[in-house]
Amino acid sequence: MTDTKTRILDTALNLFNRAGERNVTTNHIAEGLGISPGNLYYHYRNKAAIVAALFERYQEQIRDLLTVPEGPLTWQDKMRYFEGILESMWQARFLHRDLAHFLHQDAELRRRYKVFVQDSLERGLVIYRSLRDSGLIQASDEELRGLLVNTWVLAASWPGFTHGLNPDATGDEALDRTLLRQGIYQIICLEAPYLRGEALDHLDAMKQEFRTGDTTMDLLFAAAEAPPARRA
Amino acid sequence: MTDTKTRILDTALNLFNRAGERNVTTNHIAEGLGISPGNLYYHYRNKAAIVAALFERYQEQIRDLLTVPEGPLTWQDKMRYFEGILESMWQARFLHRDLAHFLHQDAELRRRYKVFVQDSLERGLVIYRSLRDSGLIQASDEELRGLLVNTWVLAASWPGFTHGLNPDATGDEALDRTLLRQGIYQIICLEAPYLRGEALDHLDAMKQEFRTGDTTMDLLFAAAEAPPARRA
DNA sequence: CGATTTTTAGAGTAATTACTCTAGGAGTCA
DNA sequence: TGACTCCTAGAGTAATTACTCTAAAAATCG
Repeated sequence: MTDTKTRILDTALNLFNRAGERNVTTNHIAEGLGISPGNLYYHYRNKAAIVAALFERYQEQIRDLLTVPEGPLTWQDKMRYFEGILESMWQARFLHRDLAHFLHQDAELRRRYKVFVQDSLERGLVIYRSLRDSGLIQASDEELRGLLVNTWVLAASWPGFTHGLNPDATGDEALDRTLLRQGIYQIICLEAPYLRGEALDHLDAMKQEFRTGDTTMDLLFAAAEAPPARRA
Repeated sequence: MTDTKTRILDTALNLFNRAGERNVTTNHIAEGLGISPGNLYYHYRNKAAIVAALFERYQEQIRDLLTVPEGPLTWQDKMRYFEGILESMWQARFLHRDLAHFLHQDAELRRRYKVFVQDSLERGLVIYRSLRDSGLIQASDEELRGLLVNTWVLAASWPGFTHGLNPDATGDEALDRTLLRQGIYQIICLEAPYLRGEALDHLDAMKQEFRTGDTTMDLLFAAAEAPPARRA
């Protein structure tokens, strides 16, 4: 069995994602993994420390994922990396959900987060530039920056957005994956106009791979008109 | 003097935006406009009712702004409308900040919000289609939908994103406007690849109008390299 | 085994906060 | 003026909840 310290984090993460940090008491967490509240406070000085630890964990994951190996990269490869990133963001969705509050409360967290975002955007820029060097993307530096910021905001907000629209099915693993994939699709839409060469050849295939039409888009675009939908 | 009921809403909105709903007690609100807590509860049954009223107000604003007059529309006109929308979203930024929590707590709110988003996206689609009919945009219906969802998520998340990075200057009106304008710029970036004809002619001018380079982008892209920056 | 350190339990506390309740002022209309 | 309704005050309460404290079990080590 893993040590209590990480088990606390795992349980807390689960509960936080499910119900929102605000609605999860330290007693809930303790109860959730069958230990006493006192025990919990032995391992973490307070609730904020738990959040901070989860935050740290999350940042490390993203940092690793944005460290792409040397050498030329296909656009599809890059999208797989992005899938991992969105996956991480999804796993830590409670963080982005209540991010404003955490940042508001803790100046140190704020400082670290700012550095984190800056660092992530820089790493992203490196990746995009390498794609451009390979002729897979055509865009000015300025366009790349705009694109990058939009990608980041979208990726970070997507979990909260979809979960807000569909919070009934909490814990539905299958639906979760669908919404996640639709997030990738939205990012593909962001990049699509800038793709060139081989990347363009694979665009349709990638779109197809990640579009989850019926489930998500119909959730957004009501009954009015679905893409190539049967209409009774 | 306006009536107490709306004064409560105004004060609450201000405090919520400043400190986050979670950190603002009903006593704070009452104190904020110099009335007693009891009085506040005479006008609103509970705190959630205040939030709900603000929510309603916000939705009405957006709905109105997305009701664009008949007849052909220039792209610049449309962007002015978007400016209004982002402005409204900015004014109600606490809502998007804590949206997940509100939706989690209140099933009725959830239902209404879903309808609201769907309705907004449909109205947006109408606008984009009319731009396409005027030859100002070139995109398939599918592309328009992707674009629209991205625009929505970006617009809704932008206030929270920027405020998270820069919460020190709460209430700095000038900075607020700058960040808001940068949000418009990001939306322009989203649409840019699809613009045609006259819209394309005005793209650079519009970009220039809304880009706030030094203030925001440098906040994101650290010192590494700024667009046309002096480098010591 | 004995000693020491790490980990656990769980009852208890202090502080916060959403909300209630009663009583009284202020406007309005006869 | 009197009656009636609308609005306001502000002290008080009940419940929640993050966190503390003491003491004992469990592991570690000589």
